[in-house]
Amino acid sequence: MRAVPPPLSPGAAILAATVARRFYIDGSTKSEIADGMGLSRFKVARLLEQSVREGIVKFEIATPDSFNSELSEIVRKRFGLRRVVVIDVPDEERTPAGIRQAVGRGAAAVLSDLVSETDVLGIGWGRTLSAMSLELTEIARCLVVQMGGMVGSVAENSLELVRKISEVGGGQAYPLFVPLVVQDALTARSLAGQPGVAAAMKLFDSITVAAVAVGSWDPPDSQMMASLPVEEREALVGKGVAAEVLATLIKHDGTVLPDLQDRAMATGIDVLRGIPELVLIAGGESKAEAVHAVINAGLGTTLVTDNSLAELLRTM
Amino acid sequence: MRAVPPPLSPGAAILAATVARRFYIDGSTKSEIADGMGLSRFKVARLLEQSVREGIVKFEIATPDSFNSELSEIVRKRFGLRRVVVIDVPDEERTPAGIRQAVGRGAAAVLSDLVSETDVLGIGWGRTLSAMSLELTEIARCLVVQMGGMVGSVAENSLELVRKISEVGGGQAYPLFVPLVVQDALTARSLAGQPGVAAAMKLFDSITVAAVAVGSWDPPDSQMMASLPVEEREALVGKGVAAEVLATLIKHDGTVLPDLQDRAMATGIDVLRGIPELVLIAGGESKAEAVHAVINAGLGTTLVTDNSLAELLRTM
DNA sequence: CGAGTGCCCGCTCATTTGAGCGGCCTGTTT
DNA sequence: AAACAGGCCGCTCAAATGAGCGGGCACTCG
Repeated sequence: MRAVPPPLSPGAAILAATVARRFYIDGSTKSEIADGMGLSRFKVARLLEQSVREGIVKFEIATPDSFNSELSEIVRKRFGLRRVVVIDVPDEERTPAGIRQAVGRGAAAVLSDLVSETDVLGIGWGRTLSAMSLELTEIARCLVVQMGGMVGSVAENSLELVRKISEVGGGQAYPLFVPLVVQDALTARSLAGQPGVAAAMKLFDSITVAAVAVGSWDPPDSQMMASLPVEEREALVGKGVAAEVLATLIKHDGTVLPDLQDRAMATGIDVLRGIPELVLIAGGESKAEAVHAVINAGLGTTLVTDNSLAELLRTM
Repeated sequence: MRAVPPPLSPGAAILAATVARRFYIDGSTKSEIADGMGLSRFKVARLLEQSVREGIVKFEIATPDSFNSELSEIVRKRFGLRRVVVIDVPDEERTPAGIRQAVGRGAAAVLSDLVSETDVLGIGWGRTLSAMSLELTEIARCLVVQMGGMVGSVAENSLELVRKISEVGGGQAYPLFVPLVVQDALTARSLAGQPGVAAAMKLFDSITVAAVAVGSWDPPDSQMMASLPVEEREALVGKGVAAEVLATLIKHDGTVLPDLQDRAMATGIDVLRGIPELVLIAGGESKAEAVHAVINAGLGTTLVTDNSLAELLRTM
């Protein structure tokens, strides 16, 4: 990729520039240009190809805010996702909280124009999602369903999140007043039978758009992991857990660990896989491995992240 | 035309930027993008239109040297010409000689890639054409025909021009060893019968590409005008002559004055009109009126000029 | 509440464009 | 001089695209 490939004769360059201007700036069709200039339309097409190739025309995409469209597209292609939004976080803001805020803002933007009134919006939990909810200023008046029980601090758990988001849009909220992980399968089934809980869980299969965070187990960067009993946590780490999405645990190679499944009050792997638009939200280098694992598990149609994570991901 | 039209929602802007990147930079088709992103191809098309309209994508045409593609296109459209090449001349070079050199270089570039071996190249005369011949480094090996007899200084008359140009390309030259304007029609006819002269003039109808300068009579900027007897010159000026192309005189309104026709050893108006590619070459503010008149007369398919003349012309 | 209005969407159909092919011309090698 | 390679051109045919249309939907005003 040289900066100035072949010099190109001055006359040819003038011709190419003229054609390029007429096509890209004036919006004439190639046939029009061809007729007007006494060339064949094939010649015009070849001149345009050449202009692009030789850098006579340059396309400049004014990326709003800190959206990094180039890196986004690289990562998108690399993993075949439907959409990737990489937010550039300047070095001076590169703290865990700063990253969460930036990614949260990006996620809010994506979500607010992804969701329409007929959607059923599923919401996970996590600090980045909390940041998102603070940045969310508008969202369609749709059903908002909590996809997993409570974990983490009071201000940041799913319940609060669902409340905030449904408040912004004015749609109905379906909260889950239960813990994310309970003691045993029996308790789980029993809780699932409760009226309010059942109402939310019945909607799981109808979720059309979901926003979930990705938690990392290795390196540890997950509130859910931190809330499990030490011995259980260690046992799971021993099995090679890399990431979590809601209560679904995923190993480095992308396989799903069934361990918590029966005891989790959350959308399981099958439900997640069936969601038409699953937005993964995670930023920071520490979560790169986790995101990689989740994508390898075939989860996620859209990824919202920051440039540090994206840079790691692109080469994975 | 505001710089930043409507703010556009952040999510929509991200979407638009993503689509624009994929289309313009990656070269995907709209259908591919639509499929990949779960949109209709119409939606993608509208996003792209919007991106262009709102300035999310910008096209930058790297115009070689001092070619002003924007002004060129404006003038081209204004007069419906096939091609216009405006050369930007920086203020510090804006002397008559500086303009001639710049325009000459532009004309050389245009000509050398306009002309192919099968063409018959007609050459007028004038100081700008002389400048062109000095800048000409390559041209197809084609027949080079002198379109008008001699006038002006020895170094700059048609004869010398034709010699130089045919020398560069190696094609055969058809010079005209006669004055441009003779005393009377009888002399003209007699000269036209001479072997060498007849050979060149027989080719007039075969000329496929011609490069001619435009001379101005009002204000006076023409070597041919200067070479006529004072009383004749004044009589013609009195008739409203504005411009000359070879020995064809044209009034401000674009009508052709037949006065010199019978006595001129040069391509007449009918021949000029029949030339498939007639390149008009002229620079400098003083020639703006003249060029305007010539174009109004329906002469010229291509114009090579400088920015000062073009700026005047665009509003005429 | 209902008609009117503006907007967004995706359809159809005609036009524009791209991919690939073979012909022709040029310059070079045998 | 013949044969060949490479490059450029414009063709055909299929795919991509644009123009314009009407349906549906939200919002507004009577």
